[in-house]
Amino acid sequence: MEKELDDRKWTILKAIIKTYLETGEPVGSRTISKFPDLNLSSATIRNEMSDLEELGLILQPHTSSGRIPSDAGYRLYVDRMLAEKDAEVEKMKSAMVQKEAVLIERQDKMELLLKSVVRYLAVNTNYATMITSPQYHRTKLKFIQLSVIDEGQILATVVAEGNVVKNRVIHMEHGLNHDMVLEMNILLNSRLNGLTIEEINLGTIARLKEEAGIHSNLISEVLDAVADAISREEDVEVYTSGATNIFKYPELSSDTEKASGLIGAFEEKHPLLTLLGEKETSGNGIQVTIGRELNNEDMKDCSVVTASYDMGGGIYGKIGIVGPKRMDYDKVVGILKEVTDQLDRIYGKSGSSNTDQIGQGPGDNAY
Amino acid sequence: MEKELDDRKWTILKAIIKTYLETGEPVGSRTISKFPDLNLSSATIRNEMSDLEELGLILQPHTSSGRIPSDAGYRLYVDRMLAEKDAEVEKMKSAMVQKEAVLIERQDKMELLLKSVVRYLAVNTNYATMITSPQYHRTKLKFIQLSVIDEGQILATVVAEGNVVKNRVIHMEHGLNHDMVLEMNILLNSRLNGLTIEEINLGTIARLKEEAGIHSNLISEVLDAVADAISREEDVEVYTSGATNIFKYPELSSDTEKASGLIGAFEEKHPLLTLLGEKETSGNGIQVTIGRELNNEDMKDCSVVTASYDMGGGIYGKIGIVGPKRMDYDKVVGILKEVTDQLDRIYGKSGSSNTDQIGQGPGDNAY
DNA sequence: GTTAGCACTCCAATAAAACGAGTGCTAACA
DNA sequence: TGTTAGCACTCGTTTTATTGGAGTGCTAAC
Repeated sequence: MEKELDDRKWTILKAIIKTYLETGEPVGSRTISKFPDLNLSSATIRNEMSDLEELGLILQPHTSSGRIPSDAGYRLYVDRMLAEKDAEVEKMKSAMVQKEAVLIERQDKMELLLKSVVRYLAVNTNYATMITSPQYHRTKLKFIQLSVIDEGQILATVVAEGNVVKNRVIHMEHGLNHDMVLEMNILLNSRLNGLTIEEINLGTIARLKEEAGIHSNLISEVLDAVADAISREEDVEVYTSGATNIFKYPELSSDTEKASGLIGAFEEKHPLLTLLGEKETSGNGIQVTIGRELNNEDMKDCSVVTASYDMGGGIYGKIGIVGPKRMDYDKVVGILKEVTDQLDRIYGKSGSSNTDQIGQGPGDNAY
Repeated sequence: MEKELDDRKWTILKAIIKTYLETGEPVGSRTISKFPDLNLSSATIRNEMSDLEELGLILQPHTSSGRIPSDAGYRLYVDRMLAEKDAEVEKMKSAMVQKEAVLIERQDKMELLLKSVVRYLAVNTNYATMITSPQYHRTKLKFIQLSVIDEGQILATVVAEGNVVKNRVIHMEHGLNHDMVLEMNILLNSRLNGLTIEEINLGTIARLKEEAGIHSNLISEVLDAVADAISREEDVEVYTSGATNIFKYPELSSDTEKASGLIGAFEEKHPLLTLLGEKETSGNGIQVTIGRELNNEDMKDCSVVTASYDMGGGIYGKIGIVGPKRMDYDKVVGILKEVTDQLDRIYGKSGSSNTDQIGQGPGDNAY
């Protein structure tokens, strides 16, 4: 006969997981029997534990040791917790007061802001954290400015909504004069103005080239460079903080091999992006991925909590927090909610008041 | 009577250090007695070792274990090695052929170049490496371009020698019109053009403000922003790679505490800059700092080799390699020489041919 | 269905023993 | 006087044994 997860089993499972989150040690029946809301002897607990194990929610590291949660156990726990949180939020929404933004005073530069956020998270959670710079696919172009540096080189400055600025030096084969540059300026701005970066695709560029007619060759070069500057994928940066926090959790750091692999993963942009990007945003935008669900041998003992922030105008990015499987999901989800809310509020649609100075990114100063 | 370091002692010291560099284990007299250029019994070696210990060049981790080099021992070894290297280079200079630049094909972006260099070093040395983005104090200004974004905001684009580009959005209290901006453009360019960033100090700015007269208030704001954009210290970036290489050296990683501290140091910009900046460039520009010489408790078991690269036009930066005290100094110095030579040659004065696309840095794309 | 009791398991911590690389010293030798 | 063989001794490392204790599963009684 199939066992099933009744109320009492769920209470016991919660007790086991909560205790394990705190201690990191396998938890035994006696410990649970002392739990306030339960009033059962250790023997009874043992029987229930045996059932929970049969259900695949907990497991024994070795015969006759206490139990630890299995990935499935964590999963259940996290899902129920997230559901609860959502309900809570729903209920509070009406009564919500604009809290003072303690964490983030407006900062002039996106880069600094992101770095400060990621550090804030690392310090307050004691886990390893990361954040991507915003991606701008849906951002609208404000204007393009071409300036002559000298014969043979021109500087293209592209400004988009949110004062996102990109620069690119274009090296020309043929000489050029100011009039031609002026003409191109007008052409570019009249045709591209107001389009989103997504919309300025190869087709648009091709059409522009055709229209250009006479200086076709020359314009072609410029357009290619501008298109390139606008749409570069590799612009995405990932900032990390608190990678060394993993040393605080013996199950991650006692094995040097493992620790090295983990820290190594934090050095590389690509694996981090994979980690953040795999799952699409859904629901309230907070995702928890546990252990082997990550499909990453180095991280099989870790969990990752990801969230998205949305600054409006098509500017959005992702945040990730990496810790041991026994991370304090509750706290992490809470803090992430807080932070993304603040980001959304301060810079986002709702806030509306301001977008100046945003998006200066790694290049308020473009060396 | 004072013992002194005769030829034989030096040979033995070299043998000890070389062996220790390879193995990382204290080396005993018997091992050394088997050395090819030496033809002595272990007993004799023991006597000599005793003398070397008295001279402070080697030491015993505990009674009746083999010897390991002391900081002073390393120092002597490194200094003599560097001297030899210098002589070699001097001798080869005349016969020097322009080697093909295998390592570094011209890359469009400084940031990518630096990242690739620092990774190259990490992979090839197996140590942790870092490199600063260039600093531009002696760089000459090419031009400043102010553009109107909308009423209330203007974009200042500053271009310096080597096509170093910086952007800054300036938020204005008072409205402004195109004519005023045009006027300011002319004023700025006529006065600042050709000056180095060092020369555009507060004095120059103050004088400009005075001359401006009428729109003094408005110009003042713009000038402050431009001055700020030009001279920001915080622009210096540090790229690192291979931090996890330290896990390859048990003396650095066996103690979790220590490993954590070291990796942590690599997460922070500031300590790294301190590490790189403390010593001024001198001689051929390669510096070795050993153990406690670093004045950093976390790094007391490390050595750091630093070098400078000079791309001409006042654009220069630093490279640092961090490893255990028993790092392969010889190899590291060699590789560093190669890399800095290539950087100097490709972009530097001698190369002369080109400086385009340089210095796009973290902000060819200034978000 | 719950609980007390008890034998059993297995990890972790501690202690004891065996090992071995390397030294310092002494005495003999060229 | 410098070099070498020999030997007792030191001290960290590794191996093996011993013990302790937390926790289980099962049985029998309530």
